[in-house]
Amino acid sequence: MEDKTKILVICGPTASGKTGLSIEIAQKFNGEIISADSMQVYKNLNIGTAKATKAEQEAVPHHLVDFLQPEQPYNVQIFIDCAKAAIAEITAKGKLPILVGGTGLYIESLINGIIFTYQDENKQIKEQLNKELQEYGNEHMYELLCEIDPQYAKTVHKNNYVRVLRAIEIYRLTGKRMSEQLVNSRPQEKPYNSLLIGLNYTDRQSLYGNINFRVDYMMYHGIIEEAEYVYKNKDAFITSASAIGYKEFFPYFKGENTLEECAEKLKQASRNYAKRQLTWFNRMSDINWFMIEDESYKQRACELTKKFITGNL
RNA sequence: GGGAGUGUUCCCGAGUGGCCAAAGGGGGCAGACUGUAAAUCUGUUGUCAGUGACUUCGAUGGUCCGAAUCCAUCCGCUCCCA
Repeated sequence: MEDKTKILVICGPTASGKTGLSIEIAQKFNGEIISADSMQVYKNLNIGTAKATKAEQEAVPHHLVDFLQPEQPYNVQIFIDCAKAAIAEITAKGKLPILVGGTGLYIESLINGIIFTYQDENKQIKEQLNKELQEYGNEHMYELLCEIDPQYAKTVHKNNYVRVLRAIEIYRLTGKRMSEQLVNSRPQEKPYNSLLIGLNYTDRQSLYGNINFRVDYMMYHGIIEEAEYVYKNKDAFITSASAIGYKEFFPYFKGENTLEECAEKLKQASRNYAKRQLTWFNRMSDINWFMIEDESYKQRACELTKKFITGNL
């Protein structure tokens, strides 16, 4: 009865073991990996983004990893276009597409088939909006939004200027209200038959401990060099300069903080990020969670995957 | 040994007699999220019953109707002179 394309999704907070599990499953079930990650797409940013290693990437084909220059922009729409193409390509080969990542917006948008408003970048409008924000403040911009789209305004906090500005931007650019867009963007049916596997720790402190450990590891494996590279190009690296892992070292390069202080900042930022990721994934009701403290999780995840592939789910 | 400080809730830090369970920040916890999302933002954070009570501002004792705030002693830390 299900003739939709099957995709396996592996999600979870940073440092929860997504990469390891995805490679194991890919090898076992003849799969290829598609990264749902907004930062691993960039070349030369390897350590800080916790990309799969060269060896891992050679063991299993990876898509949407390491294919953009750091100065190139990336966003949900690009991700969806590329991911769709990759899924089709992998499926055509008779292989299993495995979407792996921690960017909640990307994953949810793809599996729900969200249709974003197509529009060309319009720098002038963005700049104009930023100027207005600087000049008149959050409050004023929010009032503008209230005028053009009171319904959407109710769901956004006035301080969340990124969301407020975006909604105004869409309106100025296309004449469409965000509230309409929200309704129209969601198709009746999901485009794929997806199985969602979520990775997490029973004990939050273990997750945080693992994050700290991983940052320490990165410190000895080149994150500082990468950070310096990003620092020197920060004005050109629009998306990538906002990655956690690099901007935390900027104070060090400016001579304002020690390396140790920056590393602590990075750990903290990563922990906070992991929590935000979990908030996102916890809202998605159809995730099959696996707690990684239980050693058998890989085996159980494989069993579930097998059922999914063979249609016994 | 003499002198000057200082000790606040998980942390930093404001508070110098009542409006103080105590500003602000951090952290924790929870949440939001439709094209920069590793971004951006929100709520909450002594305890217990929930418009009230109780315990808390190094310790002990005191002054006062009333103290984190004043006094005494003690303990800890910092700095200066020796």
